[in-house]
Amino acid sequence: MIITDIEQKIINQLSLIVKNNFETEIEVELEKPKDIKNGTFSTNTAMKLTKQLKKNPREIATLITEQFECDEYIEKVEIAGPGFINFFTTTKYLNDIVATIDENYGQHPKLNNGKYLVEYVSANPTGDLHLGHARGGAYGDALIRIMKKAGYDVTSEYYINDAGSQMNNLGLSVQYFYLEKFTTVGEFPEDGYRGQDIKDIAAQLFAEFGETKKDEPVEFFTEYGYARNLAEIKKILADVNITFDSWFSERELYKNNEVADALNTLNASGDLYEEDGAMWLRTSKYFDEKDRAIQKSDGSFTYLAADVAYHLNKYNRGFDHLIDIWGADHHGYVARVRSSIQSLGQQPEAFEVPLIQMVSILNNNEKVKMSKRAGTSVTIKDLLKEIDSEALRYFFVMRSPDTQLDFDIKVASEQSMDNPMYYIQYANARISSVLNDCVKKEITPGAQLTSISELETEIISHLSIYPKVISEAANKRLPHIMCNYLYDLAALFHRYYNQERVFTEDPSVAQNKMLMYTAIKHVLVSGLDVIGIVAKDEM
RNA sequence: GUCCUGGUAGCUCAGCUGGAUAGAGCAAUGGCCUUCUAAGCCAUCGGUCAGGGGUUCGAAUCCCUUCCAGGACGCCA
Repeated sequence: MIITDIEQKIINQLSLIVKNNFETEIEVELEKPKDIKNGTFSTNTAMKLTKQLKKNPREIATLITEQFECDEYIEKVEIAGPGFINFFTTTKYLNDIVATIDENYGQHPKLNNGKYLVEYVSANPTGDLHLGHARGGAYGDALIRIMKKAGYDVTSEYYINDAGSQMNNLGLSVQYFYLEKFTTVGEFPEDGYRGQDIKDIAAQLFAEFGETKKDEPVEFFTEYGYARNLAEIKKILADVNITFDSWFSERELYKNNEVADALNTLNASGDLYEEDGAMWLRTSKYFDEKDRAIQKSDGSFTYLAADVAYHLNKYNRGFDHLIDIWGADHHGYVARVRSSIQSLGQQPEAFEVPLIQMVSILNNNEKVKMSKRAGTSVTIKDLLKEIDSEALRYFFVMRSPDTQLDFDIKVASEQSMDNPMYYIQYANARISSVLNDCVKKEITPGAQLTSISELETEIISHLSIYPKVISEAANKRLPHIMCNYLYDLAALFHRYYNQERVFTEDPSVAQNKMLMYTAIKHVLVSGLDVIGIVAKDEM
């Protein structure tokens, strides 16, 4: 029997009791108490009825419990505290859960709720990825994995902004540093990039071609820098185990005339108008505070125009739900894009934008100003010299995206061993070690648990909510919930490991423990995988 | 000025679609390795959940308000 069925059965029975006795219907909520002493399940139904019935909650609870019929899964029912009704489960229930857990445990069936496209990172190819991108990347990749586990149909995409004026600035910057190597150069370009990554490109160019490219137009340097940056971005993302199903180039939109087509679509909706020689989109009609320019008076398109075309392209590719993961500094942009989606005739609710709050960098307790132009950004590449990529990943996923967090490079590298990821990995390594010993000692797992301690009850109860945690993290778009869950599971295991030995004089103990350890391991491996981390059998 | 996100232990943060005694890590203190990995376990210390008001059986959680911090408000991308 599936866990949720058991819960549904309890809910149904309670609803019926309430209906029969009090001639009213309320939504019965069944939750898992924080403290296992309060049972496996608990309901606040009696308390919710107090006002309506004008009766003491414990009195109502008594009436309900008297009529509640236990079955093979529910052993006893108790009233506690202000009027909670607590349900205690049988050993059969616990055994059934353990038996359910295999390597596919937690994988939900297909939801059939449409196709999702998650777009994230999408950093301009004008330099290396920095710390902010690491957070967005870790969040996005974990979210996609969790959503897939929860049964969503998800595709990931990286949008390459390779068509705007920033590309020209990149070319000018590379050209400047290249020429600087062997000749005198004028002023540094106004909006140029001064980062080490750009200087490296120029150096590489010089090493490859010497002075022979000195008369090349800016475009040559733009393309050279673009190719190198994109390759570097892909490489760094691969280093932190982030891959994309597709890479979408902004240039393609222009090449295929999609920007002009998108404007026509907008025009058909009647939300476009001309003023001061420019073309405007009536975004204020929907979610925005004022209208936005979409085509400049010189005839060129604004960034919004390309973005409208891009989102229209996503819909045309058959995606029903668009999730754009942006940095919090782009929040002002959400309203206009959502408005444009409404103008395009799409559902604005199907456009979600999780905002990732900013990461401030501290070095030894001092704030470091990050600027891509000034070249003072902390790149992921730099960071990986100090911190293991999986620890870095975990560090970012474990925090709610709503928290603006401080990242102290010094503290992070000094204390990287304190990263909770190692704590979880360690639990898995201990399990692997014990299971190996079982094989060596030729112990085979029992058919079922012959005795169950209180701690084991608590662990099994925790294991039982894993599928729900997946759904919750996916539906709320909050992968850090999974980190908290795994940490708690690892903590339970470490306590268990210290408290109850596997190899004792009684061979049945090891047989029981093998069942428990295997079940815990399945969830640890699956849970780590879901946040993009490979579980290791040794540390 | 308008909008977004925060404010919980000395520090970094969970908990927030209202529930039982507000949790963890780090830091501090004291225990636990002749036996399955001490990257671990156990215990102690540490709180006006920013302030005030409201809603109700019940508020860290919801509403109003004040204060503090960060961010956004271009015919840039």
